[in-house]
Amino acid sequence: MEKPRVGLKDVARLAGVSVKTVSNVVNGYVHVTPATRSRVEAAIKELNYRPNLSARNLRQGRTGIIALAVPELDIPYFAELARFVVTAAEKRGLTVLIDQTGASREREQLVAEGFRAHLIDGLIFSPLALTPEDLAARMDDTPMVLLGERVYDGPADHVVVDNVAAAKEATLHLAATGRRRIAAIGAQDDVAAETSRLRLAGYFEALAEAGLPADDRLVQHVETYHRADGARAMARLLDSGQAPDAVFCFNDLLALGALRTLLERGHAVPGEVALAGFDDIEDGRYATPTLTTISPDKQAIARQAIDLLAARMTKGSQAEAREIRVAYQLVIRESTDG
Amino acid sequence: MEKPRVGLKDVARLAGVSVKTVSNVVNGYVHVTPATRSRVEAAIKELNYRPNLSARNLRQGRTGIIALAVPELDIPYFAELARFVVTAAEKRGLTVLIDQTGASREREQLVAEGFRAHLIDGLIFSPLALTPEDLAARMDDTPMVLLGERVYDGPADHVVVDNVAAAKEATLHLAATGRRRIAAIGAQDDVAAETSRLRLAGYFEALAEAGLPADDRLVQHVETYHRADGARAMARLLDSGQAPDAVFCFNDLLALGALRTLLERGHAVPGEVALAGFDDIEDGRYATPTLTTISPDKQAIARQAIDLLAARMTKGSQAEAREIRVAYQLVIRESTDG
DNA sequence: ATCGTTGTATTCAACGTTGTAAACACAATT
DNA sequence: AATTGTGTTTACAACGTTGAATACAACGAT
Repeated sequence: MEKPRVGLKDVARLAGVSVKTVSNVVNGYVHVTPATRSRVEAAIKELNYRPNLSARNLRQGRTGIIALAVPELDIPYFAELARFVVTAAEKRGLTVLIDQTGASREREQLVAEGFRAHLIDGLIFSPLALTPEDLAARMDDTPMVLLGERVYDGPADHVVVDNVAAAKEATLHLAATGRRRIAAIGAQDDVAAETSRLRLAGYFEALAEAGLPADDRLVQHVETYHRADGARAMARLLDSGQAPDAVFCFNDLLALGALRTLLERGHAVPGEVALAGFDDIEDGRYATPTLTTISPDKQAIARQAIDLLAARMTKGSQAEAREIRVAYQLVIRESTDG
Repeated sequence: MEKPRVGLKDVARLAGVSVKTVSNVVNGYVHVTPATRSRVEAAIKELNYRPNLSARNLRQGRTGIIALAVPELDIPYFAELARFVVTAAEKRGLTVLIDQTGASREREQLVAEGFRAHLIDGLIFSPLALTPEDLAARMDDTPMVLLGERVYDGPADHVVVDNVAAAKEATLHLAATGRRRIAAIGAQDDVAAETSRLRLAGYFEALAEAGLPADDRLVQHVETYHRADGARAMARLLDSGQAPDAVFCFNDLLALGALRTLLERGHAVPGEVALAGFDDIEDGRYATPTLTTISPDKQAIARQAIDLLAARMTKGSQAEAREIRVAYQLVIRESTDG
């Protein structure tokens, strides 16, 4: 069984017409006699012909594929987002190729640099470790939309949520429930960690506004944003002798990790310690207690990203870079309101 | 800013050599003078040349892209699996394009049918709703590897875990902790639901072996395998007046949903009801109580799938269809062993 | 009868790449 | 000096597709 590759040529021969006519039928060109059309269609069916996308793409200079570059697929937030992006892209006839950067700066540079150039028509990129300089150094001119943080003055379109305001709102909510020693889990040392920086800023703003003292010992740094990091950070807080009565975690995974540690050690949540997260992943809605969190409108993020990208793919790159702010919502659940 | 597409031609002109020589340099052909090589490399750099993959693919008849078709990306099991597949593929220089079928038979037929033909060199497919007949009717000859269940006598390679044995082991474990009324959540009516069928069979085998009566009222059917389905099914069990003292859920999401319902209603886990799942997703390791589960070796699944696929891509499709059985492990955690 | 006009089908070239085969330069051998 | 060999480079064709230009009918209007 070799590969008897079927091409327009073969269909044409069988149907007794020219290659171009077959091409016309395939592409739904109007001026084709019903008779010819059905003859061609029969031949297509008989040979089980499929257009060769590589050839078509080569000819047209477009592939119909866009890439979605995210840190990790098994971080639920990105998985959920990916789902929305794929769905939104589909509606525009675009196929999504997913790239995992593993949050490594190297891989992210590679992506920005356009190592998939010519394979993709556009890029939706959710960078974690990339610096504004990296981004500015970008040579490739594939249309790109950035998700997540606002990278200072970038030349690219952005879809963002107001991280500072959202983090502030979450922290203020904790304060409003009467908590006085509100910890934060999720600070990062890396200068490129915009997410962390912005949410930390919101946290401090909220403390100030609530008239609570900022205590550095209550701010826990983490390597990554996984459950394990949250669990360890919570353990450190409890062991420090400065146990907080509330914790704002910079994402839901950290919060779920922290929750595990708290329950494991017999601390009541929210009785003893209240807990808030960020992202509103499904896990948090089924944890016990259910998790109070900031819920960014993921579907809107995906749709806006695709819209921006589509616009840039057609209109070209001359247009001014746009920044679209997407709504979020504080969702109060049992972990702060038991 | 138009698109001054740079091709081998342009590089060649700048470097003062032929197109083929540039091609040779790009492809690391050995017989190129250091002098020529560096001249070409300089030109490549200056023009920021990137090979056009469409053209290369057209020429070579391969794209280097494989598709991974899964029901939903935001089901953690598939997200985790996808991650392993992407990683394994990368090691072979393959790019993974992820297709979401949404578990709809239509979409799955489309995938099997090869609607991405010519765009992908191979397909790793985790079907949920597809019937063996659908599969047998497949015309497309793109190499394919099936994940998950064993579809009877399929002509394609399979990577499977022994669902019956695993389900049996999990249920037996529940029985071994002294439980007498062991429920099952995850049965499905759909004939195409192989997973459900096999795990249910294992469940019944275990009951028989443990000398426990099979009680149909303890078997809960679900539409899908999400947390919400598990939560609802558990509620039905509790409301039935036939409350079980243990539940084997056909995946971890169902178990987490069930867990939520149990805790919400004040039932102790595992004190009052023990709980076991299937898949070993990360959520289960951080739930409280942590979740006893069947842990299939996902990394092995991914690696084997890629290996099988790669073999079929090179050796052609004449080879006999192979079925590879991957190891699993019963991981006992707090939800059955508090 | 001739001239557009309109609809249908064809020919040709090109997209950017690489395999094949052949050409070329130069050294070692006869 | 002619021959063989070895390494380096090139010309050409082809992969399958489609846009542009063109040919060919058939038709109604002059």
